[in-house]
Amino acid sequence: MSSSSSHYGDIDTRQRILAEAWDLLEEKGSEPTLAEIAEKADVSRQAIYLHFSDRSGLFVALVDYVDVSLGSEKLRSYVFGAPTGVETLRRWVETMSWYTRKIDRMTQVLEAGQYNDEALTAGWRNRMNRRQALLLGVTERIAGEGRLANDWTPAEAADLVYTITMPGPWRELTREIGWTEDQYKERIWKLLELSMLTVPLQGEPSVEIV
Amino acid sequence: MSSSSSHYGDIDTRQRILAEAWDLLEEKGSEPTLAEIAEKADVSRQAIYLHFSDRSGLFVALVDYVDVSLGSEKLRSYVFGAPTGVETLRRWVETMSWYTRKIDRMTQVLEAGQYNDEALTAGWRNRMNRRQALLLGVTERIAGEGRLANDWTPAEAADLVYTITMPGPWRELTREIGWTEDQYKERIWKLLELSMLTVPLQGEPSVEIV
DNA sequence: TGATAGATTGACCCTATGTCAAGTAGTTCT
DNA sequence: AGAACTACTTGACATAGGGTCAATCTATCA
Repeated sequence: MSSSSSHYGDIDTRQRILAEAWDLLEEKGSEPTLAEIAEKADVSRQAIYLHFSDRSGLFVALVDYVDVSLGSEKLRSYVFGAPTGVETLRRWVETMSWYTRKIDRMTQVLEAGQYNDEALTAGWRNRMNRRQALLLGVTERIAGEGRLANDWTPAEAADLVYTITMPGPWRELTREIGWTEDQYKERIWKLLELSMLTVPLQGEPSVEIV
Repeated sequence: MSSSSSHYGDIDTRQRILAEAWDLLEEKGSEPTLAEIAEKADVSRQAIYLHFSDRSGLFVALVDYVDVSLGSEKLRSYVFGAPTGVETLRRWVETMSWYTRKIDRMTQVLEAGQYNDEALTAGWRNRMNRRQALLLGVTERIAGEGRLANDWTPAEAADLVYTITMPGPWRELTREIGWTEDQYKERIWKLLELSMLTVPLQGEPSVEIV
């Protein structure tokens, strides 16, 4: 071990722990232990407790870290910068497909931990609630454009879109059943289109892939 | 229980362990330990190992136990005894809604454990694969009746129905978002109907969805 | 020079799973 | 009756991992 021949002042230890934790999570088949994370981040196990309250705290922090790392802000502006509500929805499905893959393993840990861990549950739910709120905005916009099938209220539609595009279904369809990412995007979009959207009014061109 | 309060010869210990394990799982907020299960079943902790290979083995066995307890055989014949494929699908949604609630907590444990436990994964996947196969039969039947929208192959439709009616989405919609069980049934059915089924030939002229 | 913040080291406790060996109590076989 | 067998108990032990504590080290800053 280098045993701190040079110090790590330039890279914040906390960040390094998070980075390596994520790395381990993505590469390993199972949940990494604190000892493993510490070793990979080249710190002592105890150092983790200097930066996070406990194991859950680390994983909760990981959620935000990953969001930033993956540039979720940019993704968000791509999705919500769409010219129409319908196109926003399409981009949502498209983007979720990619994003969910990137964070799949982390997601599994958080979902699994939910059962016995309050802090983890809170962190996860917080994230998901934001997502849900965003989607309500989308379906309301679609409704405003007169494109929401009148079988649904915006809230109902948002709930369904939210649920269907969650990590669970994504994992099932792609990882277990074997759909490709493209198939996932196409078919989920088709499902939503057929069930929730009306045919555009005359003059308005149908939404085509840009 | 027929008499004999002295010893437990009449009730199979294995069954009792499973019964109490399920009971604990449903009533407790968190995953019960082996010690808790043993105590509630009135056996020593070690006795569990006489009946199950290990912790995972117990939970895998629990899946079958619960199926039998809930009369899943009867449910199955209700669902698949439907006169048409479309009605089979409707009954599927209806039944899953009820059944999933009954086994919700157990499901959570199995899903959570999947991440680090092979045996648990195998047990769960085995169960889910059977479900998937059943659904393929249903969508094929629907296709045979000419009621499957030609946007979908029976396999694609089955995959989607399977995924949407899995425990994850059910839990999200009812437990977290707050849909009632009836709302769940209605709306999921509506979603599937609008996206996958054609209007029956006999009677009204079909409204083409372009 | 000394104070301080960030880490380290190593010992320790706790919980829970899993394993082992020896013992006990009913049942059945002969 | 006695032997053998089955099901279970008791208690000890090993191991893993999370979480805590106290003492120490070291770079940097004033």
